[in-house]
Amino acid sequence: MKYKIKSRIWIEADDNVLLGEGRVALLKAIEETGSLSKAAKSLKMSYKKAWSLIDALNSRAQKQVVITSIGGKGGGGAKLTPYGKNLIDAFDTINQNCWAFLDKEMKKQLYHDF
Amino acid sequence: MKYKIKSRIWIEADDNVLLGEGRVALLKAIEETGSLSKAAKSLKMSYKKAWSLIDALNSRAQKQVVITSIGGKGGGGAKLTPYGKNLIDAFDTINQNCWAFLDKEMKKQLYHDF
DNA sequence: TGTCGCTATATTTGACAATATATAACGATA
DNA sequence: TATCGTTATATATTGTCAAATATAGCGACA
Repeated sequence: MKYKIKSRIWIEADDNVLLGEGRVALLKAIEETGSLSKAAKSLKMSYKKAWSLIDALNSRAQKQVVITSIGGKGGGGAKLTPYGKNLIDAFDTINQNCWAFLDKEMKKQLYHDF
Repeated sequence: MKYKIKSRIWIEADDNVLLGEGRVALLKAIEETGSLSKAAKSLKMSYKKAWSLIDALNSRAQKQVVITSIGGKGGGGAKLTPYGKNLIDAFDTINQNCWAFLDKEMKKQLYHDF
């Protein structure tokens, strides 16, 4: 029997979720596609949900994370601010450190308890 | 603006959840009340859900975690095995270490990114 | 052997979240 | 000014999961 430890981290601002794994994945997809609707499609997420997530993120973060534009050539688009890119990196770093930490913690306990 | 980092950890066996925060809370309540139905009530959880959680836990863990008895004086009851108590302690330890670790990680990033 | 409070299990009901659908607005470009 | 693909927003529908409800079974004990 193989036991695995898993985790999920997120960051809250005023008891509201600011950033979690789902939003980070969405931000990455926006970075790749340059569009909110394409990013949503690539994650098999409804456009509405993607829009809501980004809207909440933009309004709660201390700086704008995603810049959207309506109309014009190509109909519009969405792209990350430099601050947004930093957010992704910071989150990923913490998340990976956390995984590594938990694996170590698990090994400490493994032979006694699980 | 105050940012907080939160986390949730759980342990899987064969891609099924074995133990998470909810089940640990339930185990603690069973330890206190000596009864599955009372434990469920104290957590405002339906009996059915509590029973399902414990059933899954017992069948997937390598040793029995909760011992139930039907009928007899008082109608029956439920109590933890020593192994079950170890499980709670191990989980709590890892969980608290994880919180402390994440707080430290967050402080590392805080002034740059969040 | 009847009572009691609990475990064990199935079935129905209901709430809420996720999804789908529809439509308006937008601005560069031709 | 007509077209285009996108953002932005409201509404309707669907699906899923939790909760409520119902009922059977159990064993010590009086």
